[in-house]
Amino acid sequence: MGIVKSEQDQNIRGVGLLHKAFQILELFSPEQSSWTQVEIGRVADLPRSTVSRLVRYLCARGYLSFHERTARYTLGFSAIELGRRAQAQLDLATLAGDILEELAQRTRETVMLTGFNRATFDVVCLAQIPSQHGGLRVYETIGATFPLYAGASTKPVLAHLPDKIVERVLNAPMPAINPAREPQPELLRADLDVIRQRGYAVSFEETYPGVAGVGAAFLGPDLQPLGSLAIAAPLHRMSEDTIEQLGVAVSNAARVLSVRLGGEAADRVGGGSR
Amino acid sequence: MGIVKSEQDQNIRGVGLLHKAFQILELFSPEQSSWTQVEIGRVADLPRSTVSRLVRYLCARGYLSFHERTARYTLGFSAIELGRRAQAQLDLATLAGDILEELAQRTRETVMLTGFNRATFDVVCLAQIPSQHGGLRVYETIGATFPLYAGASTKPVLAHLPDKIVERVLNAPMPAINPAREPQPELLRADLDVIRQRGYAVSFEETYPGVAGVGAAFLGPDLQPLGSLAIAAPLHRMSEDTIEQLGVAVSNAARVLSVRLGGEAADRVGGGSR
DNA sequence: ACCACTGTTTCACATTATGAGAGCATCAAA
DNA sequence: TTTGATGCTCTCATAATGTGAAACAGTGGT
Repeated sequence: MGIVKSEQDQNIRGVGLLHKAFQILELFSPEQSSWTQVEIGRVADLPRSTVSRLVRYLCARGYLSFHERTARYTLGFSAIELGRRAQAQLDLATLAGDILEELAQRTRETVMLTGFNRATFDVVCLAQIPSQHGGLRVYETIGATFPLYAGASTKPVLAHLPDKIVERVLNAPMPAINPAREPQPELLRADLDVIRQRGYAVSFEETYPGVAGVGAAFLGPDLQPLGSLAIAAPLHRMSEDTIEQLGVAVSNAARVLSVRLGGEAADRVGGGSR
Repeated sequence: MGIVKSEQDQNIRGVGLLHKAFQILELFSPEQSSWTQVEIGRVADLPRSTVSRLVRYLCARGYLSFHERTARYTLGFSAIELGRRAQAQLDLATLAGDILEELAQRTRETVMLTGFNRATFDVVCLAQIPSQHGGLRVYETIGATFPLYAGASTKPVLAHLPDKIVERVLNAPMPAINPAREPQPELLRADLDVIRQRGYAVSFEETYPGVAGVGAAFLGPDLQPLGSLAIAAPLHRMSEDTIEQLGVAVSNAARVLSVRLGGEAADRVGGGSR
């Protein structure tokens, strides 16, 4: 569900079938989580017999699952298993573990680690430590995705991507995540400059009503953004002062992580590296 | 990573390429989480050029990810995303939510919901509520898998599968999960009878050292096992009495869930339905 | 300079996937 | 019962699609 058409839709040849299969798997979204073969065929523009073959195979392997009662398909257990294996072998999560924990302890708010998915052009929640506060606390599921143009965890990533990509994102349609906050391309462009200078991003209710956040990107040795660290909390706990404190904290933490990932080059982070 | 060769390795034709792709994705296990193309080709018995094409495509879509530093591939972010989507659309988890919570509240131990993956022939952890106890508590990740022959969450599922499948599982190699507890086919066979009569399974350290558990299967309208509910706790909190209490609690909960899933037929559960 | 290790590209070939269409269930309404 | 929806599967002539040996191209170690 990338916003920008996955790079240039890579012309790797000799994988037509594969492409169809993943096209099908990626239809199963929160918006529509169950499909019939015919529906799939219609939307993916594939003949029924082809869909039948693919779907049957995916079922046999457990990536899809068929429900007799409703005569519809959903994602299957094997997809969950695959996700778990992917999570488990993330060196990123283990590399960042202590940084995340220290951040959580110091700030007592929900902190999270995200990764930038270059294939889909969105940002994935990889790890999270929920707030220690009673009452309201922000919570996000591992594997949840956010588009690049909204939220404290994604804007810093966007800010460190090359200009032409930024433009592509800004010119693509940007559906609001929190319906009350329509993204504004011009404001966002200005915001990105601020983020690059200050080293962290601030979001007010861009993703969820009543939630504010700060976030900073961490970069690889080539200075490309790999993901972000972010802190989220209910609005009422986010005074201007707190935000600045938290902002400095995340951006420092992100810098530490960059260094840990990248070696030498990464200390050039704060500045407008683009 | 099923134990029994996935049913009869379904002869669905016209999906050769797909098969190769998933064969590759499923190489990435906890045991070996990073691979080179050549290694993949060797193990999966595929020519280098084919592997190259497939791997490149999987990378482009984010299901694999290439690490420059090490020149190796791991599972990518898109796999995590897929898993999350699969989790989110599980009607099972929402259907069982309140049952699980009530069980957790009453027992104050870790309770979990698992699903039986008919494709891989293992049991997947779908949801979990950790114990309220301080000190030692059992924890399991969502998406974790267990083989059918060991553990309180899997044995009850096996117990409700048709005899010929049970035999196939018992005759296949059964690597120990907890190295200290070699599975014994004869003991297990006897255990399955007990489980069918009593309605719940008991496990002592079959999966983790120091952990005991009880579990019961829930069935669909066709009386096929769909998964299980289980309770796990440190050994020292598991006296004989407690085990019986917990066992009755899970098996009741499982029966409620069966009814909720299946309608009328499901009240025939406790007895030896095979 | 060499070897061992990565991954990529090519291109003649036939295996492999294609997809329209017929077929077969099941369900609901007529 | 018939008709007309829905759902999924199968067949088979066709050629497009994927194949894979081999040559090429980087990189790092000795």
